[in-house]
Amino acid sequence: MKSPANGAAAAVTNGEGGEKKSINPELWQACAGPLVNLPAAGTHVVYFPQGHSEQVAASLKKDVNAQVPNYPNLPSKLLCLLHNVTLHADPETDEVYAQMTLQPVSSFDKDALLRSDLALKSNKPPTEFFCKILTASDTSTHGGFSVPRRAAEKTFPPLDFSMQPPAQELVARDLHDNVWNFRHIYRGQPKRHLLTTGWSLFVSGKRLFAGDSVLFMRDEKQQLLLGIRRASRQPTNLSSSVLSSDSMHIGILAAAAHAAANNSPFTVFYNPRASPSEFVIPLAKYYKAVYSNQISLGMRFRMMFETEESGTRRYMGTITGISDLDPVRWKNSQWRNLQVGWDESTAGERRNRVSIWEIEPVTAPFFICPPFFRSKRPRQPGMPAYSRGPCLGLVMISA
Amino acid sequence: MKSPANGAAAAVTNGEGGEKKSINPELWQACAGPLVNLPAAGTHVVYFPQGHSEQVAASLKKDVNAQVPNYPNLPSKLLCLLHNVTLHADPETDEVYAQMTLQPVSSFDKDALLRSDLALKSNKPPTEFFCKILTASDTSTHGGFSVPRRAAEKTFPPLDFSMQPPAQELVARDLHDNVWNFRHIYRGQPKRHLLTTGWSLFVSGKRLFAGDSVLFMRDEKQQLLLGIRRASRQPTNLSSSVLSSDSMHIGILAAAAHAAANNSPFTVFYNPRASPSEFVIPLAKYYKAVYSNQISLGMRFRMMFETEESGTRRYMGTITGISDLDPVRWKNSQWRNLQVGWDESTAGERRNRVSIWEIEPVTAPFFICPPFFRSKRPRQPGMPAYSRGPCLGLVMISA
DNA sequence: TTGTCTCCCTTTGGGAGACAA
DNA sequence: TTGTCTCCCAAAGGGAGACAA
Repeated sequence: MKSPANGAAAAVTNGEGGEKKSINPELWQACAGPLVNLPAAGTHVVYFPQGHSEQVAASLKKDVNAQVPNYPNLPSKLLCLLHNVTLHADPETDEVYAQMTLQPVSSFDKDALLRSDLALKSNKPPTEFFCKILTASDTSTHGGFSVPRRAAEKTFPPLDFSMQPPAQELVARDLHDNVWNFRHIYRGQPKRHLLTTGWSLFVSGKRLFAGDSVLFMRDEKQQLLLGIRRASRQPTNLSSSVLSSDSMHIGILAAAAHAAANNSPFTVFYNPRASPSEFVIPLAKYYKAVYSNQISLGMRFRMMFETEESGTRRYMGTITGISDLDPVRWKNSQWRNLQVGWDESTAGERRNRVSIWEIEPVTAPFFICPPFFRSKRPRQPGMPAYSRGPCLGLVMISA
Repeated sequence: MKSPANGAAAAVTNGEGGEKKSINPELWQACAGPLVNLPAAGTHVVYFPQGHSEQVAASLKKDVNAQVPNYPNLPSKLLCLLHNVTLHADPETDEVYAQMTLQPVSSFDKDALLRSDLALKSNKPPTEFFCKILTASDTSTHGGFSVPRRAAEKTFPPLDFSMQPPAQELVARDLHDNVWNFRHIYRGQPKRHLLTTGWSLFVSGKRLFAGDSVLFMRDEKQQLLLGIRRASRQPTNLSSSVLSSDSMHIGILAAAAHAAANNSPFTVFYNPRASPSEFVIPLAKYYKAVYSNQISLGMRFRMMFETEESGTRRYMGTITGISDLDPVRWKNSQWRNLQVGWDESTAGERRNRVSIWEIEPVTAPFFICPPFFRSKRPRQPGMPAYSRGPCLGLVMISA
């Protein structure tokens, strides 16, 4: 679990929304979940239009139409310089997302790879927080929020237990810097921590239901922050009335193709909780995965998943096939080209296709300093930008 | 004021949203407003990507970025066959919109023009309805809705005045076919029509506020229908977290350009209450305007506007200039290329640019059967599709 | 004719401990 | 340790005529 604090140093939501307030990066990260790992501004990334398109399809609950044209000049991945990352939250739903400005570049050097690698390694440990899935009682109109004991003791300011009953007013800020006041009281038989006055306003204001999660943390000034995470709900059908989904998919491809043709910047939104996979990958992460991992059928691997209450755990799996996810549109793409099976058949909703940078092979444990930093392949003159290098599909030039 | 009943005969919302219910076309029209006039499916239209882009900009409250590339092969207007029109309403906000499937065609014949003209003339008179702007009392938590006397007598089933007080249960359906129940009672001193029980559920369910409008009508089976129209509210900032506005604008242009290049169908959404102007114009309306109206500086004209409470009135104006709205992107476009001044300076929020088909010149009153049906200009061989004809910019071939 | 106010009484729902999982 | 229930009482709000614009 990584903090975006360095990845999005200028984490101010002055993007399209024109918001004024800055988003707290630790709170954003906590809401986004432990698997989300934003690349750092100023580093190189690999952008997968196919994954981007997939996210939009997931957001709209609508598959890509066969009508959407191919962009034959748009490769399945673009090496880009990530100029800018800003953190946002939907003002209506509090859904977190990031806006990234990418500029296609035709090659990278050793220094770019080192910087990307350094950025990955220099991520701060995540800020501590507690996250509770709301119960029916928490969201009912009768009474407040039952605070897990350890959470209250760890995260809330200590109560004055000489009072009878011990109680205090809490002030917490959400992602939009809105202030929420709660009465925190320690009472009942047996004793427990509760949030009473102010809680129901919060629940109705955020339209929370049992199954959604609320999370509290303290920032460096010891101020309380709170965020929400909605239970992944059934087809909300976001079907936009602004643009047809075809036009959206065309827009993604055309914007990327235009940027690639002109080496001009373009903007994407990454929506961690809508999409099955990240589609903007730090260069070092991509490079290591492609270079280090000798993929073969039957290979065993581990992969991280998010648990309830914002934890992580690894599941074991086996590679059962290597093939194009979309052999028509995206031939020879590395986007989720590995077919996999999972050891535990429980909860069979794990994905049956993954990308190589998502997994940790268990057969190759000693790649602490893999040999890829020695690779110096000069850019071949006359080679068109984005043509595939022999192994990587990306052109590295010596510094 | 025209009804979309013939324009959208198959007015079923089975579009992207995947809704099942059919939208009542009369109710949709009443919600859309008296100026909205959908072209009929199966007829020819002129599509203006510039106007489409403008609507998206208005929806997003975001101007087109200079980064958006030009599509040099995309003309400022496309002659299209309108395959399909379906009516929709946003499930969250009840905002009405229409989905149209357009297919670029390279020319039209006399018959197409006649069919378009016939469809314009064969529109049914609009269904009667009443529309009231909600007062503070109507939307307060204390008490119900005060029904204007004439409206209640015209639209609601008659009360049994032998009851004391006279009262009945009303059942009304909204655009989504949801049922709303109201107690309709005639009481108070002096006597008046009121909706009591059920009203506040409707107000909170639709999130209505003073200034929004509610409208009631009866369908051909005498069933009550009700719709809403929201007051044009301040910057709602719909800034999507799915696609950057640049990508959206590129998507519009790329989709239209792709369709034009392949003569393949594409889909647009028309959002009558978001956009300042219609961007899909019935061929006959366009043709008549361009042929009949000799535009000159200083020319006087009238133009229809919508009043409060869903009426119409004409304002007089003068043409003060003829110039490109966007001389860089859309050179020689007819989209809002007329600069105008208005006789009444009151409420100066009238637009200072209009398109020729929006106005009625007052200097040429006798164009009942204009001479354009005699024009038979054979399509010139070797002329690329969409090239501008000498006068019209559209190629007509003899039947 | 109809918008707002105020009064009256029902309904809703915060806030407490009891109790059980 | 914490989720649900029920009880109690305060606050919210629907439904009526009064009154005035």
